Amino acid sequence: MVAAAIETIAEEGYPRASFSRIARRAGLSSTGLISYHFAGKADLMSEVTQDILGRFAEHVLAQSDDGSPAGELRTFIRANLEFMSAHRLDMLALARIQAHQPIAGQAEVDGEPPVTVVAQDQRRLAEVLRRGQDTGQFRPFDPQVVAGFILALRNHVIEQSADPAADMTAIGTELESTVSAMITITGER
Amino acid sequence: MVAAAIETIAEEGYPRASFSRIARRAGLSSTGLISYHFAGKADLMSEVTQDILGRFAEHVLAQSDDGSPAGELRTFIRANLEFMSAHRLDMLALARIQAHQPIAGQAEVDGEPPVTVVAQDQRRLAEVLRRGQDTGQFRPFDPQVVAGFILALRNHVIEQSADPAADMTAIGTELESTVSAMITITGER
Amino acid sequence: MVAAAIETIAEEGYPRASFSRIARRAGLSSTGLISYHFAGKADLMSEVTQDILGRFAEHVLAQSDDGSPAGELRTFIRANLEFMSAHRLDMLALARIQAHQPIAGQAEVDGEPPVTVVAQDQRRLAEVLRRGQDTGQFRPFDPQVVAGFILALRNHVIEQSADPAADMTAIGTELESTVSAMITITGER
Amino acid sequence: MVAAAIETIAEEGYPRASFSRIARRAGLSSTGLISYHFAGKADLMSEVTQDILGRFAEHVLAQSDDGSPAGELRTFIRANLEFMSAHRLDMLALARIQAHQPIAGQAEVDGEPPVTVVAQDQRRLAEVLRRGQDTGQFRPFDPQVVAGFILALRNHVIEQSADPAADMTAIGTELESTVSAMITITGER
DNA sequence: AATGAATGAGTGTTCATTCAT
DNA sequence: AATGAATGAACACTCATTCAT
Repeated sequence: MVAAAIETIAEEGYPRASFSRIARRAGLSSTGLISYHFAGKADLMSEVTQDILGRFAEHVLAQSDDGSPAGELRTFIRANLEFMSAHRLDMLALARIQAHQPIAGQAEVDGEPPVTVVAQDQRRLAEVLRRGQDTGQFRPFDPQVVAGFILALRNHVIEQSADPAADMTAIGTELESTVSAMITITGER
Repeated sequence: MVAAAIETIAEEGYPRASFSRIARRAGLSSTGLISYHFAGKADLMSEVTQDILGRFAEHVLAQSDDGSPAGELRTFIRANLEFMSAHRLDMLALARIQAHQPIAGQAEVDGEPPVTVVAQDQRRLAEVLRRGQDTGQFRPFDPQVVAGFILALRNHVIEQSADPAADMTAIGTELESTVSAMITITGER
Repeated sequence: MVAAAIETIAEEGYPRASFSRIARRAGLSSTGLISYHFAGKADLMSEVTQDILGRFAEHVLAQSDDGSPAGELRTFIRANLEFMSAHRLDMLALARIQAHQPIAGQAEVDGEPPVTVVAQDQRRLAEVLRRGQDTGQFRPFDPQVVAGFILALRNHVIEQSADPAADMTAIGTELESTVSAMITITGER
Repeated sequence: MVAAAIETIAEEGYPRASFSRIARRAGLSSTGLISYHFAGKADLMSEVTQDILGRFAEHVLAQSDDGSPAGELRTFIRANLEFMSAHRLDMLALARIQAHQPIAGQAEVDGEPPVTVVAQDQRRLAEVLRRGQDTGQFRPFDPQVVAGFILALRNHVIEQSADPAADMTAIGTELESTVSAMITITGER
């Protein structure tokens, strides 16, 4: 059911991912079961997010890295790219769910805000960047802001992967070198 | 009416920008009038896009630039940032309309695809980048891909501007230096 | 304006003959004028009916006939067929308006019922048929009922004329001989 | 639901047979369920047509007929009349659906045209007529055209049955003798 | 676990009509 | 006479959700 939701979002787009379309793809003949298992659409999306994120975390944890900020960053990017190529639909669905999350603080009165993966990622990434600045490897910049930039680029690359014609290895390589150029100290400037 | 649409998209998000919500914001008592003036939702969005783009183009044309690729790029970024701070809602609406444009080749049977501003922007930007590489100012990279990256960053910054708490001048400054670092030749690496 | 209504009904069908479509065809840029000149849609249709009927009556009156019931009937059929071929759109529009008239006694509380041309025609035709029976030329039948039949056939022929591929002269000839066979005394039976 | 549609069409007319009115008559509180069960309005109408036609076919098959063209024709007319008196609303609805089917080639882009029962009926009837001519029982005429005439008369009779004041047995009898007179060889002329 | 009927709110769109200009 | 903005009701249709089975 979660899998069907992922497929639907990735292949038909978030706005078209209605319960009926998801049910049809899941081989169900009624949307009733989805409503029975999940508290609502937001809950289903949250579950989908958790599911993808869980598998993503596993993959990232399996990566070795030399512990240096530059290494960690490279590992992060590479893990993203690898997972992306292995689980294109998952990443695409994830990115789209995030992109369509209702604007913060709006229509959210009823309790906990939706899972914002980006915020977590961004905090962790910013921490790595800050360490890289402390060791003098990285040029001076606002770690929070640049972390946001890097994630924006990653999401852009994910979105590109929706187009089957896109040369993902080329784009991936470019992402690596671009991020590297973005943060390392340049000769001139 | 176009103005009401912009406000609605910027403040409530694209998916919530239904004709009824736009009509309410425009002081109309019925959605009928919107359908009367515009051929459909796509047409309204196209009109909104043209409206914002027209004013944006005016602003950009008023910018001076020294003709060098680096100068043109800086001008492009600055014009974006300036217009963004002066017309936050417009830029936000514009970015969201583009982001929610249906995926190419999907449900597009009816003929001409929707106005994709991004594609145009990207082509022009790529051209500037290529010229910068020819003159040896920019490091080697795929101009098309990196142009996409730069626009993704710009859109990310626009999206940030939806949050009233965001320090836009800081983010803007960071955008300029980051883009500069992304493309210029670095000493090491 | 009446002319535009006729064209619209004949070429696009009654259900599509909205004020806006009629206005467009009339070269008007607003439906307002139609509502200004006519008390409502029913009134416009009534006016259209009267217009066509007036011209139709003129044409029929110009026909000579020998005064015998059979002659009058033949004249009626011929006049219909001639007018039909000369004013295809008019006849088509007329038939369609009649066909789409709301069912008698329904939603008509507000006063006079719509002009039912058929009822008038039928009464006059029945009278001719009765006279033919009195003179022994026609076989015995219920004049009212058979008058209805003849008009139904005429309307069917009109409706056929909407199809440009239909061979109207053949159908017209067939109509004449069929009606003749319907009412005259047969040898056997 | 199909039954409610039939009632609505028969009692209020085709143009007034909107989903809401049908739903109201079916005891539903929303039109949603109709859209849930049928792919669209055309589908509902097609379903209604099939439903009535199925029951009609049953009735006709139960009729005995001597195999001669004249016998087949008489059987066809009688079966129509009988079924009509037993299922007045059904026949009325059926006739109206057919009458309001959009004109061929108009707004039909989407592929298969709507179920045109009339066309089938007409072809079968024309075949019977042609056989009658071959055996010398029927007078010479264009079978296709006259088949159209006979169906027009039948539909006219059906339409008459909408008026509760109409004397259907009288009209039915008249229909039989009229059709008989229409096609059989007359002494004079 | 799974179905399918049912609901009510909401979507964009069309329509006849009104009215100030 | 003619326009164009504005209205409110109606239209077919989609959606998430509920509920009895």
